[in-house]
Amino acid sequence: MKIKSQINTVINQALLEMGIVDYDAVISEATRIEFGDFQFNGAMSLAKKIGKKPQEIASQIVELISQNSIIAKAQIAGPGFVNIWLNDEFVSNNLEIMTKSINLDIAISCTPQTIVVDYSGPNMAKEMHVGHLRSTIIGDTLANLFELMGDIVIRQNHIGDWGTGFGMLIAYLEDKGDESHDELKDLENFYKLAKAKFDSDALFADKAREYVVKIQSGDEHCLALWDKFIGTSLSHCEEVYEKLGVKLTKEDVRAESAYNDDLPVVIEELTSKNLITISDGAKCIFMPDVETPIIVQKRDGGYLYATTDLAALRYRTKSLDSTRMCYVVDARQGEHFKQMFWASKEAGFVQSDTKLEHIAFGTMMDASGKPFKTRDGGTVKLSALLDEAIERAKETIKAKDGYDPATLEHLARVIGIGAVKYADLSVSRESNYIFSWDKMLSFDGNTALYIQYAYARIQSIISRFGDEISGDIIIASPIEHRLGVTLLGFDDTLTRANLDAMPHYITSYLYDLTTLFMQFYELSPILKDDVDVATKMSRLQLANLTAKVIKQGLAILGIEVVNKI
RNA sequence: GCGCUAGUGGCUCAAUGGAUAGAGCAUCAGACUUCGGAUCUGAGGGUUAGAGGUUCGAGUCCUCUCUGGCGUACCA
Repeated sequence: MKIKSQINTVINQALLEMGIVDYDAVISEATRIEFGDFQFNGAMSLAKKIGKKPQEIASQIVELISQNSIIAKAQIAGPGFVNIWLNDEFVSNNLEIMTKSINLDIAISCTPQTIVVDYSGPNMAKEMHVGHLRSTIIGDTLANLFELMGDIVIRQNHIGDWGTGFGMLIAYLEDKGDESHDELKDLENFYKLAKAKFDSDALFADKAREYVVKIQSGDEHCLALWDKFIGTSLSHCEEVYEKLGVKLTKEDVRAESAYNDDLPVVIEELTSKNLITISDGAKCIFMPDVETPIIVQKRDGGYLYATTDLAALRYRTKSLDSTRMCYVVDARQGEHFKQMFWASKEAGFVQSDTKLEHIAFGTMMDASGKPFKTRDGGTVKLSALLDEAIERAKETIKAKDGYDPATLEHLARVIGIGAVKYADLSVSRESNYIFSWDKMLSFDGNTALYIQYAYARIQSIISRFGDEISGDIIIASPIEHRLGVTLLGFDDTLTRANLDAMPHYITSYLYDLTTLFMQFYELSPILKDDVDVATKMSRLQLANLTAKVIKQGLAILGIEVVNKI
């Protein structure tokens, strides 16, 4: 349920009665609790438009909306703010609807779009490293979110499986024959060995160069080697996805090489649209006011990643029928996407009203504020990072002991992976963020563990109660009112997160919700003997609904919950 | 050089052009015969890098300055 739009409707109705048309009211959450649940700030801007004093407009609005049954109280404040308190009964009724709904009363889009989410995109020549973390989990979150809200989501893993490096790798693969099986287990090392041979052995280097050409011209032997290599590398990625709990599968892979046949067509179409300029022998697209062009074909006739990206934009429109495309890629490629999106529209590869979004994100830093590296300056393997997270989570919870090994393992995985993901998703994606084990695995503050713990506490209460939860929700105190209104705001939060593609709106919400629940829990005993049945049931309902929202909210982020920590 | 981006308490981060800029960590002070205290309550701590401007109203928009990060044509 979109609670804000319900209130907006009430305000708009009032404005209409005042003779104000073509103005769309937008309320916001009250900035302070003493200002109520929501506030409408539009009276000030309306003042100029219709030539009345803001206070006068505000007081008229207050008078009109006060009569509405969903409003408990409306007040004018300051220069013309309208502060709004919701009726407790309205809140409880809607909470009950939410409780009974199969999907927490989240409004499903009645005009679903087909959204492509392009994320993860590892290079097959190397093992996934920490640099792939953000794209993978932000992208997966957005895909989950869009899906939940009723859109048709097509996940696209645009893996790098084409390029000069592969000649060297498959030549080395062939060289090693049967031994290669073991060496491929450590892809990073395999690359290093191949590179070492390439640098030291001239004959091998020639063969590597020859093999690049051979794969590209469709040589069967080389393609078979290449296939084997890509298959192995991809299965490494799948292990990481599995460990990380993201939903990417083989089905979502559409590799760079899949566009090979389209590349000449792309050049042809660009040419026919007069978008190509030859510069220094290369085919370029110059965007107005941008100094450096996109190069789509090299002097030697070779294509580049920009060509493939354009082919992908074209494919996603023509074959996938997508009208919104989200590219979850490092912020440093901002300029590239700006040009790419412009060119694809100019060329007619995508429709003019297609939403093309570069979901940019910043870099992961270590405690000293430098890009995250190993002690000797190398890249940190993603798989190793996740293993460490699980290990550290185990240490954190071991103190309380009493777990059998299997439970401990499962818990550590849920908590460790959850901590890594939450830490990443809870900061505004566009800024760089400092990676800190201690902070992310803390029970205190805005962490996954704090929220997971609250969830476990609720489950503990529910199981202790041990009976069917039924009866009405009765809002009986200010804290219950705030908790209720916050629960009702779930859908609005998701809508906003969807619109701006901002996962941290969801984490902020969940943290606020959890904090409110903890306060409620302190103030409102549930299972104590002196609590009457109706109150007990109402509070159990609130607790249960809070748990459901937490579980669903975390699920969007790809984070699991457990019943006991 | 040009372009992009950021600068918010000691630290890590929020803030949809709206009221007295909010959280957490850390610090200090409280609350336990615990419905799971791995919790909760409270306090101190800010000229939002600086200077102008737009606006009824600016951390947010515009201009300039300072400082940092990044990108700058045949790699992806």
